Amino acid sequence: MAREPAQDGMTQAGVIRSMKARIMAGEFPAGMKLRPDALRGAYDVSASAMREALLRLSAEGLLAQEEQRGFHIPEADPALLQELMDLRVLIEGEGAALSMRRGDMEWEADLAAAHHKLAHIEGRMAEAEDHAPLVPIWTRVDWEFHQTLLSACPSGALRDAHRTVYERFRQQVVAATPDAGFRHETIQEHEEIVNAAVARDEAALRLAIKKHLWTYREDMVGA
Amino acid sequence: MAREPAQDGMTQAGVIRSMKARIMAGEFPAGMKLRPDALRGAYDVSASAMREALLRLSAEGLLAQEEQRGFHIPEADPALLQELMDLRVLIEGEGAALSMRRGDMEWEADLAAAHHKLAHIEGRMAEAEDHAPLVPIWTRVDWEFHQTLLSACPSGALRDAHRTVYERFRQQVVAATPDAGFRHETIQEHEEIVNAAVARDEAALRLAIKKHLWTYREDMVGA
DNA sequence: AAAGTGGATAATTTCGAAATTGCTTGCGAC
DNA sequence: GTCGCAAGCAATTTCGAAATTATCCACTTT
Repeated sequence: MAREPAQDGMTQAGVIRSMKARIMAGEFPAGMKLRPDALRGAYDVSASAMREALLRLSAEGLLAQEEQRGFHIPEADPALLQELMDLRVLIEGEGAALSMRRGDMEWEADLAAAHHKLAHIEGRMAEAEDHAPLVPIWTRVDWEFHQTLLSACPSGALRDAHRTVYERFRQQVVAATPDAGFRHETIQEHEEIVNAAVARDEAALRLAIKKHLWTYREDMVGA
Repeated sequence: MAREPAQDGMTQAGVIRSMKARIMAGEFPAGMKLRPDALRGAYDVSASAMREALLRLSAEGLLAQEEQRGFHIPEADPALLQELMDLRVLIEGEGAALSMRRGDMEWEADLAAAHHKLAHIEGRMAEAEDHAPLVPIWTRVDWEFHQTLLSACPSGALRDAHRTVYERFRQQVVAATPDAGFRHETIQEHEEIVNAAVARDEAALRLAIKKHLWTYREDMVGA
């Protein structure tokens, strides 16, 4: 007992999770340099441990690391956003289809529950004037919804790939748009995804996912 | 000039590349624990730098890291292999199709060149009694071929995802089978991929890729 | 005799500091 | 007045050691 585990008691995995959530919520502006020595105070860990956490985040593509130039929040890149969008359509469409085939009634119930939470938050956002305080919550709940959509997919590798792409996609959306990309149409799009899923209509499900994600096309990319 | 850069002159990225190649070539048996202190001698770097390299490799899925129990070569897992195979069919099929659409004559030439090298190595392997000494070379050339197949794909995100899946897939194949999964049928399968690509037949290309990768189905998975 | 416990050893992780590298500011030359 | 260069400074990376944790072996107990 020579060392107090600090009052917050954050483990290394906890630091990574927290940082990931903060990045995806858009707490740090695009291009900002993240110095381990400056952030170590927030979690009461050493600069080395903080560096290790940032290193793992950069390996997942959530941070950019330039040799001898530290870590940066990735800049908003419309071309990259569209690439991630297309990739997410490919992977999430396939994963959702596989999940729907294998999903039982409990999966439907989980999906309904996740959608209920999501619809609740989105309803509050639609009414609120300032979306900013709700963005971190919405970001997390939106992820939970899409994760639940693939939760019955038997391939863990596919779910991992989906998580990676989703996180990078979210970071890009947050960097490019205010309100983390929330739109009023989002509410109905999520509903269409749920409806197609419970109806066991694979074509409709893939189309609903495509429509949901493709909305970012007109908004960001001019060409 | 207070410090000699060591006779081998390995940078950190070089250490990662080298380790990646050694893992994918099957130099380390499955389940082997890789200790930074033991491997640091091969590259003349500190244990911390070696640990950082292993950390990045584990973030890509090429190594398994258990909390407080160090790094391990992932065990051969037939279910994981099949998952990675399906995922690779999905991503490589899409990437190759996109690459074929955008690919010009130079892309065809690059593909022909990569296939020429690959066919040469595979011809030598088909004749040789002991495949072991050729495995590291074949592993690299096979990667170059499949990378070239997607080289005209405009999406860097898709190419990155493909690289990640390919590397994990290769590691699993190497762990599960002797000769890193080389079979005599491989030669013809690679040829069919090239033929479909130069013929600009997208359906045939996707089918050829599927057939090429699905061969691992009967071999590894009994169920 | 077998199982559980205690201590000793080895290994992984974490820490603080040194060293290399990139950036900035001031000075000199054209 | 502007461009080029050099020195100082800040920041990132790397290093060796300390500390926490897991593993192994001997010993006691039932």
